[in-house]
Amino acid sequence: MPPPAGIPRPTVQRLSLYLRELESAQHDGRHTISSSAIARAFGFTDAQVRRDLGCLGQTGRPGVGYQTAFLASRIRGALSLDRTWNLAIVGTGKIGSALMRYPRFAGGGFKVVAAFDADPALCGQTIAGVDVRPLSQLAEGVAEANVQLAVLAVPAEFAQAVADQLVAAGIQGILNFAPAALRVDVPVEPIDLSRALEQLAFRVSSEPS
Amino acid sequence: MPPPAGIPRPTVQRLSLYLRELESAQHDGRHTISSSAIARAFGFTDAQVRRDLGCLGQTGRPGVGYQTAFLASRIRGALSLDRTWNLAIVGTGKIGSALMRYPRFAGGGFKVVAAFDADPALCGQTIAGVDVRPLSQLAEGVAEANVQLAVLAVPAEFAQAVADQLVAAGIQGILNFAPAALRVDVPVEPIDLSRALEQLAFRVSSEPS
DNA sequence: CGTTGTGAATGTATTCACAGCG
DNA sequence: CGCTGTGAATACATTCACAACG
Repeated sequence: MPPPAGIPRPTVQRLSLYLRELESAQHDGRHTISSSAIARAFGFTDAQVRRDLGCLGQTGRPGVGYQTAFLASRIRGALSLDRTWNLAIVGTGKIGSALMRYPRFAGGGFKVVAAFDADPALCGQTIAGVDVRPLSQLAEGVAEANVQLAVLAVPAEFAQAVADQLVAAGIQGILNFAPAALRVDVPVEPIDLSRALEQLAFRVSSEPS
Repeated sequence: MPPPAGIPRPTVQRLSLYLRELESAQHDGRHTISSSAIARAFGFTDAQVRRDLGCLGQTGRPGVGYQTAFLASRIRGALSLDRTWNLAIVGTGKIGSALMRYPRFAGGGFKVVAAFDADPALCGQTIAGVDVRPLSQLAEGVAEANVQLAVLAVPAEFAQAVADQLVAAGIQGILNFAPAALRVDVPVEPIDLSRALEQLAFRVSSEPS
């Protein structure tokens, strides 16, 4: 079931957060939650939360709130998290290998099933139960393990070339840790540490406090 | 000189990117660059770039473009990157220690000057030339090393408590790797891997291709 | 009551389109 | 000419405010 594509970007980002809060609420045994309770957890307004949840269709009950379990599964459906996504880590240097051990990847519907590196010295080892293979075996490895998403953690100067190989190998989306803009025709989600630090520096300098 | 606070958020984010492109252009010996050249590098429109740069005041010359060196220094000024920011890494597990070795932090105006961890087993070691100290010494360490920004890389359940300690110790901003919403009264910039992956999954499932 | 869902109003960001400059 | 800077137009996102509902 393809999710309704009409959900605006900012809303999708917040739905991720709501889902986390819902799982926490569910874990605490709360069977129901109101838009204002969700909003309070993140500093949003209740109207914002309701507008966002409105994208999923009728899900709440006036006077009561939202069923935590039902709403969570509704969000998972909309975000396509009601399935397993196979990941490949490409570049197993400091950041790549740290990510392979990141528990949250194992926990949810995201599973690291393959890893590659161009450096022969790093290949052959096993990190978190996954063998690191040479980059030259990318295409076969991706096909064998049925990889859908790649986490790209290589130096910026190689990022575009490796990204091209990934797309050629049939990867459907890239989580890009390299500080470089990729030109490919699959979705790319950047994680840009320098940019985040710079944004922080700006806000610290300009915000009143 | 406090930077003009009237710059919209999305623009600040893009200014970081433009700066990177300008440095690359400067490195290639290009003394001048046009809005459309910058735009092309990231898939933006030229009008967008000009509008963004307009926030910095008159900086370009019609018929010619922008002086790379001058514009770069103008952006650095606006983003408060024309100074050094001292960082503390808090939580030196897999991600924290990988960040300490991340070259880009050393390169620019961001300098890791202190590191802390709650786990005694991790304390005492030296990573990338910085001693890891126990969390109990946070306040002294922050004061001694004149730390302004903290990189928070501790498990989600401890994030809020440690963030409170950081603010009490005089930290001015937090780069938060923990998947938790912090309630503090300094700027917080989140880096949320799960959220980015979820966003990617959504886009892969919903975007036409 | 308390809480949802949503039109209408407001606010913010992007794009268009072009006058004006080198 | 090519390119900037910017008002005007458009698109998008958030907030307001309230009728409808259990």
